[in-house]
Amino acid sequence: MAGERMTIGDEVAALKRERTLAAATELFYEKGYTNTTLDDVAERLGVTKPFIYKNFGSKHMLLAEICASGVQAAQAEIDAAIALGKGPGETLSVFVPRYVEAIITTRKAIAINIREEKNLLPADAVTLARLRHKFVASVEDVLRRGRDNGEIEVTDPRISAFAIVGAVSWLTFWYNPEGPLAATEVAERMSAVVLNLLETVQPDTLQIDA
Amino acid sequence: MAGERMTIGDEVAALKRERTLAAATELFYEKGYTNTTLDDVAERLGVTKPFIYKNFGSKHMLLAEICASGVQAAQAEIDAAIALGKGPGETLSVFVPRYVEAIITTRKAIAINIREEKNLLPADAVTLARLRHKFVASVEDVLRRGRDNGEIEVTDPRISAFAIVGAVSWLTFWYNPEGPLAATEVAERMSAVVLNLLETVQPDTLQIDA
DNA sequence: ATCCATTCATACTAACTGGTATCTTCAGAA
DNA sequence: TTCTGAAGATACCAGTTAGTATGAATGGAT
Repeated sequence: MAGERMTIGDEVAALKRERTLAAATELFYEKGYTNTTLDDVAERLGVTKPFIYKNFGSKHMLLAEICASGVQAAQAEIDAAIALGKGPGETLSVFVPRYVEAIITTRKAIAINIREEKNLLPADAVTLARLRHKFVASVEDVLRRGRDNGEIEVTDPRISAFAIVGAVSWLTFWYNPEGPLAATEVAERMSAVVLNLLETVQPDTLQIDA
Repeated sequence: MAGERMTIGDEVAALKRERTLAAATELFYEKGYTNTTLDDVAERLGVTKPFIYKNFGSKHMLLAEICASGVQAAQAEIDAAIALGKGPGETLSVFVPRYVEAIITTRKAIAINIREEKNLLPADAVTLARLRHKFVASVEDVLRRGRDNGEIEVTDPRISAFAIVGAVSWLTFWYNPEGPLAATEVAERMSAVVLNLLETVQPDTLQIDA
């Protein structure tokens, strides 16, 4: 299976799933999970309910997939920054701005992730908790290594990791793309604030990619 | 009406409301708003549904009251700190630790506040948005005054205000009173991190009350 | 002791919605 | 043109629950 060429049928199925996820993300974000009916999602897609059940087993699966996608985007950024193989200070300088931009991009999925946790099936809630834990642990680990080699001044790496994740995640509740600040500006300023929180020894290494 | 002595009847009514709110807060926090039935709340109180409807008009009113209480606790802390009449730097040094402790104390109401926003009636959602906006504006205002008189180094007071509120609010999702860190320890460390974020000119004025 | 009013339990309804059984339609093959 | 099979629309069901009408019971006042 893996590695085989994708057939047209597979591509069609993937497209349907993608569109369904996008519509559900919009609606769950706007109205909340329980206030959104599957008829609402179907209507926005211009189809009817059985269309959704063909591609997703249930409303719960839709939610689980959206919730997981939010954390995975953040995890991808910390993994990519670590994979550069630089020191902890530079790793963070690369990670934070990218993380902020990733949160802004996927803010609706992130908001759903935060808000709708209690509407997940128990098994999906466990999966999500593991993903979140892994992400925070990744950040904490970089902070700890930075403290140990003297690049970062931090008392409690875990507390600081939570502070960073909280400050950035909070963007999902106030950032408005229609507002006066463009995403890149917000990313730049928020990154400066967050990195400042860490008192990195080389504060001039802040990197913002345009 | 206002200022009159409270009758026994009033006190009884207040007690019933308080207990009902406490039970609802527990359940909404554990299971989520929509997954909690009023029969659940009544059962935990050892009564039945009509008891609740006597004191609260509806399930929505219960939610609205819980959501508002979370923000009001935080607003009370910034108001109290400002009322001391000290400079912005010291105001923040007083505010932040108290704010952290307030969030820990009222964390369940805060979590509900964040998660269940979309389940509020439109009018209640507007009220909540105003309360939130006022709170952030209060923090932002102190930061701006601190920047203007040179006590605080901050580029964008609004962004920094959101960063502070986000970092602290996030406690509601990870702080565990059964965990290794006592509330006062967490408050102390989180306060240090947050105040460090501001590069106050007098970083040695951090005040933690035991 | 009796009466009365308020409080709350019992029992019910009406509305909603996730999920599904059935039928229709349409694209492509022969 | 006809056949076939799958995708999706129609129509429906079953379970849930916010909210309420009615009646019982309790506790205070006289």
